[in-house]
Amino acid sequence: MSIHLYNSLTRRSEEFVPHDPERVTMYVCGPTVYGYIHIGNARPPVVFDVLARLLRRRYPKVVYARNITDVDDKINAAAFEAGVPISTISDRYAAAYNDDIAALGVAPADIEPHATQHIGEIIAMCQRLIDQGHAYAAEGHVLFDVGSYPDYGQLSRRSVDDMIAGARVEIAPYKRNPADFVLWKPSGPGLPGWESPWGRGRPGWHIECSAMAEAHLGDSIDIHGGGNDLMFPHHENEIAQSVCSHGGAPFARYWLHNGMLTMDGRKMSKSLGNVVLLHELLKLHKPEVLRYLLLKAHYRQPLEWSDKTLAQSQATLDGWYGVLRDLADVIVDAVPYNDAVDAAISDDINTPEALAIIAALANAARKASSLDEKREAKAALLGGGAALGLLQLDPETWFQSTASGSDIDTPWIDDMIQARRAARAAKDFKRADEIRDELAARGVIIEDGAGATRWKLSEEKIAIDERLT
RNA sequence: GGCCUGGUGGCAGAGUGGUCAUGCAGCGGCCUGCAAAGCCGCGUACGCCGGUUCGAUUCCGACCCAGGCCUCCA
Repeated sequence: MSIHLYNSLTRRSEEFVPHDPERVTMYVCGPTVYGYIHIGNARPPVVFDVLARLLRRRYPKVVYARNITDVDDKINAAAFEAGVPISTISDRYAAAYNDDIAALGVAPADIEPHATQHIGEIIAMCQRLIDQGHAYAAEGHVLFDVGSYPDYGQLSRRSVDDMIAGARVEIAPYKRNPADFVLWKPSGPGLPGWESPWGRGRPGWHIECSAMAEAHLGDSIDIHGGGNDLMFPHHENEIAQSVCSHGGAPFARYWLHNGMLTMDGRKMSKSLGNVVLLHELLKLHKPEVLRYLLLKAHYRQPLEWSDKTLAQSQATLDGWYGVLRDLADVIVDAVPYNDAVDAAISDDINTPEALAIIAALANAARKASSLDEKREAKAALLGGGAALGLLQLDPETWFQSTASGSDIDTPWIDDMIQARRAARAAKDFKRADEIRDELAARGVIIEDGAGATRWKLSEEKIAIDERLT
């Protein structure tokens, strides 16, 4: 089954054919670590995690790099404000980033390069660009000469003239062309810096990714992913730097860009201030709900965030885990990947289609009657879920744990259920209902099944428990 | 202003030239001591105007609207 991906470079869907099937390479732009990420920032790692899982199933070796930008003016500002070295800030938030996305079920990338660990490669790339006439040093800066690269603007489909007409490019006296962008900039005494042929300084943002991709993946890579807000200038500049420093070799063969998470139709972003921190959400909601939500829409489309979409995601997963709970006694040995789900993901990561298939599998599993049917249906459901990184929890854990994983007084709940059963047996329904109300007041919801009585935690309970800790 | 996406039922969100997305919510029924869960049934949505076509939500054109990028941004 072939994989098709929409390539932003050509603006069309293309069959994915790796340059070297023995070593598939993928690079995704990671965060600049100066604070906690918001839920929108989590979309690319989750989406490209689904792609990485697919690639690993299809190819013997996949090298997936997701970088950490740990030197940047925002980090400098945060460090200055706190009176600490930048590494204090960047280490803290890089760790927080990894914790946050790991909670969402994102597998670690093969390589998670940090910019500050590649200063040598960055300087070397700058020097190579200068030597080859694609960059120039001026007043402690090194600037890329966009005039030296006729294809500049190819990805974002804009011309250098357009950019200048936009008039928002930074005009600086040391620039030959207003559209030239900085590869290296000088650092004053109070700023982090590294010695270079152009004096003490620090790298520009764009060159970091080019240098790290080169260092770990080679001159040409198969897939480059990132948010569509990075298409220009970041990715455009990466292409210019990499192509020009590699003698014209193509940089990324497939460019994938995810759409933005929106609130009230507008992009969630720090500058607009409409952000919801993932770190905070994880205290109140099960991480899988957030992962499901991020996969609900096709990755290239905008995706609306709201309390309502969050509740809808929770409700859907409750339904699916409910099926699995009913099938808890059905033993499944091997969980094969589901072909239909795989096909959907292979079709430009069509996760909404994949989720629709899983919904159908869940319905089928609920209706299965014979043991063989149940076994098969459960395996299919688990297999389909695995491809998306969903439905892998024990169903009882799903229903009976809080967001924080704090302890629940299970013996007390069991006693109450026993007492209620006795009351019902004695037809003392008033007492039975009192017990149910008491449980409900503690956030425990009762379900009388055919055989036994089950319980689950209310949404309030899942979140409130954390607030009390 | 330039470049680029997109407008689908209450909400979220796929897809397709001619029976169905899907999920959530809602309504009716079954079941239940009552609930909850589950089951059965129920909605004739594709921005607007033209065009192509036997037939368009799907293709083409115009228009309106929204959003993204052009500055840090996933």
